[in-house]
Amino acid sequence: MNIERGQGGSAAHRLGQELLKAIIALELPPGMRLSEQEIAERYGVSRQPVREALIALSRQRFVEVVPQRGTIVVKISVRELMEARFLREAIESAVIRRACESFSPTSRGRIDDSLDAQRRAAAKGDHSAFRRFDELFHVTLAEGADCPMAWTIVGDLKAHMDRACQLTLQGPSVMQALVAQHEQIIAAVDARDPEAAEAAMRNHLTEILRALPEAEQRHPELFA
Amino acid sequence: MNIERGQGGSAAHRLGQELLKAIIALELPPGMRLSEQEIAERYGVSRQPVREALIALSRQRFVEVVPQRGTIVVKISVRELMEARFLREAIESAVIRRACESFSPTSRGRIDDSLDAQRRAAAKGDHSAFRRFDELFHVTLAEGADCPMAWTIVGDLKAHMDRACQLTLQGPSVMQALVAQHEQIIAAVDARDPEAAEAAMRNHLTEILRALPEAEQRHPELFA
DNA sequence: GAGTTAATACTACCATACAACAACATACTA
DNA sequence: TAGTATGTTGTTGTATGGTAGTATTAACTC
Repeated sequence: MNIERGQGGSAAHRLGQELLKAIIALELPPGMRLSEQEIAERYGVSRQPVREALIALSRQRFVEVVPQRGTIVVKISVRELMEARFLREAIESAVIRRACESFSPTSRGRIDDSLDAQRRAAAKGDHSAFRRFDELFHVTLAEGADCPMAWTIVGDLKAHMDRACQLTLQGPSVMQALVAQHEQIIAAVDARDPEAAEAAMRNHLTEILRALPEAEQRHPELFA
Repeated sequence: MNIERGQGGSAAHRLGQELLKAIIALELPPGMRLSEQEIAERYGVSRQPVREALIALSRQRFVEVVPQRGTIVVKISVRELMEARFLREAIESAVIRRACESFSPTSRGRIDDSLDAQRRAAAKGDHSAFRRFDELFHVTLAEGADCPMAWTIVGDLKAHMDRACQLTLQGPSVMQALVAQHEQIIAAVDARDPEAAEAAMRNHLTEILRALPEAEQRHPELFA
């Protein structure tokens, strides 16, 4: 399976995206041992771009490189996920308050687009698409609040949370509930009500990991 | 100037630390054009570890690597620094509130140690040492509040702010003022007063960049 | 002389080869 | 048999050569 050449940046970058997607989708399960050589052959490139992609992933704490030993996909840690939620709450609640003060009109339009797309994905039960438009919602919030850098941080935290959420097999009903929470958040922004907006955001982020302890009991081998 | 071999991890990692230090100290000024080849010769290693170090630095947005063109030290952006301050405020104010609920006793001891060291560095006017112990103060706060991940984020943001602060030539009096702010923060934590602690933290972070506009006027070529 | 084109020099990027090191299996010894 | 020494294998880390692409510069045309 050769990776496409001549599009979307360097091979190392594309490979990093591919691996990240696979890790979040749990196709590369937590604890799995990776080998630069093996990945290189699998994707039809040399070891060097693989190595660079793994370095980037290790900075995001999705893999751990042990010198002269090997590279493994990091296991899911409830402890770290709770901390990630805490930090997301701190950042995104601040961002949403800022959004209540001023929000870019063009971003506001994109929010509606993403909500529509979320509803369609939820109805179809398409997890991959839902995740994509969920991400679009949060990144657009950050941009509209004139805080694009927030997404560079929240994106990483969200990716870890999304990976864990893959274990909870969320059906359409759960996804529709998430969309409703998104609607609640943006409604509070429209009403310029920072208290309500922050409360809605904190509630949203709290709900997401609610099913995590159950998932840990079902798949203990994937947790640290 | 060969880089030391056989200590502190891989050559790429050590080189990354060296380059980061040089960038923050403005020895590699914003806008400077870097070359893998040149750095490799300068530090007596091959181009590969240099490349890997630059990739890590580009993820921290300290350098920007333009494909097939070159690599440059990113210029200072007031816009981004203000955003970094906003995000640090969001994170560290949440952390300090958490610290008021529970704080590790052993971390509390290390806080005092770092404060002592800060006072000594401030008295001597040693910027490099002060920065090191200032960093120790904030990382210990995060650890003590059971939020070590917060530092992995705040550390990056702080590094950017520290680079800009190199332009403001802070004398001993400024450093002593910063120490006083630190003391105020930890005093509020000791008193278990989250409101006061958050207020002290926000004040601290606001003060840091106060002299930035003046610095921009003095060194416009270093800014984006 | 202004604009255009070709040659040149530089860059990051990728592939390959080699070195350093750790873990494991195996043979050997007391 | 228990313990030790040693060779083998597999891993990441480093060095080097070659490629594709871009900017610059020089030569050339009008």
